[in-house]
Amino acid sequence: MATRRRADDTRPAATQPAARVGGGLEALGAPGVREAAGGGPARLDAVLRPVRAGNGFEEALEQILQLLRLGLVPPGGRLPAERELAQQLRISRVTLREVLKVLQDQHMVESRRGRYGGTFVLPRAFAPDGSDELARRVAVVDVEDTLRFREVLEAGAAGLCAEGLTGEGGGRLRAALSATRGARLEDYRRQDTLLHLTLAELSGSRSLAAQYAGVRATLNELLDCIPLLVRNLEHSQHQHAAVVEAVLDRDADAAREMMREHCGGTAALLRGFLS
Amino acid sequence: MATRRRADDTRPAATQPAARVGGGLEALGAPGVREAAGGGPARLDAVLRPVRAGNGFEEALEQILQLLRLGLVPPGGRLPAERELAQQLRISRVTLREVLKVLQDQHMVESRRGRYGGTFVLPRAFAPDGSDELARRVAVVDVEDTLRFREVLEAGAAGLCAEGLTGEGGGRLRAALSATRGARLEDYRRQDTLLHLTLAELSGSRSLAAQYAGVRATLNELLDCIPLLVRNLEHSQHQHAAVVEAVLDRDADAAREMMREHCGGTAALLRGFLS
DNA sequence: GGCATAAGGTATGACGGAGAACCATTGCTT
DNA sequence: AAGCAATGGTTCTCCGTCATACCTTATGCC
Repeated sequence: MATRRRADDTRPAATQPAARVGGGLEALGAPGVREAAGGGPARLDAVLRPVRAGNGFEEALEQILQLLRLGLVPPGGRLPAERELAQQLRISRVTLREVLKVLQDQHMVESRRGRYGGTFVLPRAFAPDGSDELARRVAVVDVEDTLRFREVLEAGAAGLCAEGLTGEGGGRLRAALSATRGARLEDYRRQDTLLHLTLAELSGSRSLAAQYAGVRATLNELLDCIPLLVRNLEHSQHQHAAVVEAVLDRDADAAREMMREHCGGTAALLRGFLS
Repeated sequence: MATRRRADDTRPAATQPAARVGGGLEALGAPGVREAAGGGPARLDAVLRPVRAGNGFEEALEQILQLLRLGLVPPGGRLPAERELAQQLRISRVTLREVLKVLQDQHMVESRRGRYGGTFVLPRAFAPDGSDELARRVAVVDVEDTLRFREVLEAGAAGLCAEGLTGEGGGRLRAALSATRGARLEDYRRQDTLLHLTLAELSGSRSLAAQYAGVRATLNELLDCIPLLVRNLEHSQHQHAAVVEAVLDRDADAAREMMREHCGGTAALLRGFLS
């Protein structure tokens, strides 16, 4: 009785260790199962991803980190009030405060009480430049996935943007472009990000904009580990101008093409630092 | 004391009704806040989406519905065992069973006990054809977003696919294409979906594949409400062949272009039924 | 026929997180 | 100087969910 390992519940992973990610569902072909029509080669993995990436705390942390990494709230800027932020993220204020506590401990934000108080972003003590840090992050992030997905989203956004540009959109785009020109070196990444986010937003697809925000945050995390060369920056600026020009000209094909080239540059740079 | 409405907690929405979606964050410009650098026009909405779309139950339900809508588990097919499925979705078996209970009540799946038992997909009692149903779904789904995002993902996938195609990939693609040719009318949508999913998967970006799966599930939900015309189907088939051919030829530009055209067709069809 | 096995069905205790109410602090307005 | 309002800080309770264990049913194999 004691030695017998019962076919216990809720942990088949113990008996079939690596069956989850790579293998999946061979049992679908078990005898007695009528396989109607075709039996597709497509895997279920794409859909059967975890409903929640972690606990609510971790997901919220990740999302607020995105906010900071994208520079949507600049150093010195204020995050939304706790009550509002909690509501937007659909988490309780208690949980949110645990997240903010972590960020405070990391000296990334600072809280001030009283009216017109709030949670303020501190001038980045984060972003520790260094290639060992890059290696650490590459271990977590699927770089190829990030780069490819980014290119698809950016090119698509540029194309859509060119097709359905409004007058107001054109104005915002021009403003964002000129902001990158006037940016000091330490603020360049932020302005660059904002320009691209503007493009994504003007694509007219909320899903696209949201996905781009996510992938760009990941990208920034990687880019923060490599030096910002003035040479690259100038090249980048020319490409930005060309993309915006194509969009304003309603030339979708050119916009997509230019954007792909632009993304290819960043991708090559990053891949260079990885090899 | 009794009449005084205290500035209560956790529901600022009551005092500022519509401030969440449209407005957001004007308070960022409040006095006393030093706005470093630029003050971007970009909104925080893209990042500050809910950490969880609903409770775990709802999200899991949505995900399993995706599985069915994509036809990844065909009618008559078996879902993964409860223990396994729960683990993949990272929810408890109890919660998962609540989800399955709902699907059983809707006569979408059926559970059988005993060895080689499981949860089986019933031949669609769902997909209630009819334009009033379409109207109901359009009220929930942002159709423009879906169509645009889809086009971007599909075109991007086709391009990436053409650039980095392996021999095995080519084989899978050819197989998926020929499966659409041999499909009976009631199975066509499923084979069509599988072909596109294969392309997305072969793009080499897991994120892209996952996002496509989601958007395609939404799209299928809409398409199930409109009739499947043989005329459109034949046209579709020619385009499929052209896309696959371009991919096999490693002609990324042509693949993207053809795919955009293909998506444009579906989009026009759907928009037609909506106007 | 009997047993092992794999699947669904059921019950329970513990815990994380949501929601609500309250307190404490600050600065603007009067 | 007083009051108000908006913010962060704290505490409480309750519900959903998880983990675990066990029961029941059906099938294949010996």
